[in-house]
Amino acid sequence: MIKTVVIDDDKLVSLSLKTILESGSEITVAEIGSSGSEAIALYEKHAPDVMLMDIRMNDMTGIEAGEKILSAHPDARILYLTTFSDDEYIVKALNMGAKGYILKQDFEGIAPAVSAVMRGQRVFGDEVMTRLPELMQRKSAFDFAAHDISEKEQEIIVLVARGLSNKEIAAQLFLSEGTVRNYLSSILDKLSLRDRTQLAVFYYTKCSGSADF
Amino acid sequence: MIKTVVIDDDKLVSLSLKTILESGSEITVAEIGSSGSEAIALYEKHAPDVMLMDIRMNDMTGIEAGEKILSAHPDARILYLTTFSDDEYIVKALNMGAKGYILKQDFEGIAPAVSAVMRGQRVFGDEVMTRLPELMQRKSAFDFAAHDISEKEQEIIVLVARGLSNKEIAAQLFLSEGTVRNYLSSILDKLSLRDRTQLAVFYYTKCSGSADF
DNA sequence: AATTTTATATGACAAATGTCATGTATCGAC
DNA sequence: GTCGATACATGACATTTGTCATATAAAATT
Repeated sequence: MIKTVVIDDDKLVSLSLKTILESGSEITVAEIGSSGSEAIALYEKHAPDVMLMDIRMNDMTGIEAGEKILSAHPDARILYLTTFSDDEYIVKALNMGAKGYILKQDFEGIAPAVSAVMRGQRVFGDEVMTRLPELMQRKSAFDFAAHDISEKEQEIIVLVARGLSNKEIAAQLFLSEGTVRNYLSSILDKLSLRDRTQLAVFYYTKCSGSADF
Repeated sequence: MIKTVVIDDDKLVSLSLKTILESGSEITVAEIGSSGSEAIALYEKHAPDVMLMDIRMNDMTGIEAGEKILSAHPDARILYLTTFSDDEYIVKALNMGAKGYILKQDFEGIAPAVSAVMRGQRVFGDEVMTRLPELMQRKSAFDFAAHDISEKEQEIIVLVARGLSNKEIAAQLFLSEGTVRNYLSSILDKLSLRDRTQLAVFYYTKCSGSADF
């Protein structure tokens, strides 16, 4: 028997979920809650095998609640439910160590998902998974401001990361080649890099995705 | 009732799988096969709801077989089994549209995985999923062979893409700096690039991921 | 054994790169 | 109006880079 706790803002949803989950003989819903803080409390109270939780709720996002639970119980199995792929959260949930992320519309799929999660698998809705590659790309945007990188410097970074030479960059931005060099020099200094190649590497590994390209 | 076909090189494995899957009352194994070509034939013959397939087999990789099946039946549900995370294949399988990728050691997890897949979810073993973020970065591997890029040249590409100077690369590979330059020169020529920075850009956008890093 | 390939190395050279000190014009603050 | 900041530019310099022609020894072919 798999013991679960269901958390959803909308009572109607959580009750339907309870019904669905308990319609088989494998799953029980120990209790249902409707907020992030309740999620934490109920996890402590029941120590469920699997916790099903809505991603977006009033007081706290499901992510935050999940983080708290996981920091106290690293082996907690949290399965997120979402109405319609809330893109932003998918990657976070994944990195956080959530065991799954599925659409709640998908009634039939939920019970099997719970039991797969119980057995150590991770489960993702088809649509969710499909978007994943693209979401994954977007790395954590690098905080240029924190490093005193000006607008113009950022433009230059982007062009360097496109493989342009100083001369080409100069032409593109209507600057003299010398000026471009000066900018570049200051960029390298600020980021503690040695040359344009390292800057390109930096761009593709640490930052990326903020602006164009 | 979920109809499945199981494909595994090792008869022992496929028979055990059959037993496990059929121990519940939800899944039947219509037939078992042991090669990529058989996979295709058996898919045609039974049109199973879910096909469980080993990743590495004699005649053909599970990936190839899967590709063929999916091109003929885009909605086929293929669930890959792997002995121990064969990293290289994970991303391919995912992009290809496989419904899951789980460890076969994980007996208990397999049946729930099959039923979750049947319901439209995608299922991944915990270990598999954990590696995913890092594997994802690595774009579709570039075909070095097609461009006459030698082993040594590839090593150099990787180091350039790490931001090392010629001198550093030379030290790393126990070559003279001049030799490194020569290699690099020939690489640039073969790939029609102009300088090391463009090579790094190339590495992060077009190829990447074949070797280390 | 003779020959070709392969892997490595050199040296010479031009171009690109990065650094630095300095110069000039504009613009806003005081 | 002066002062200081900002944005752009220069020139000089050392280094690094990329290209090319050539060399050598070992390994593979013949």
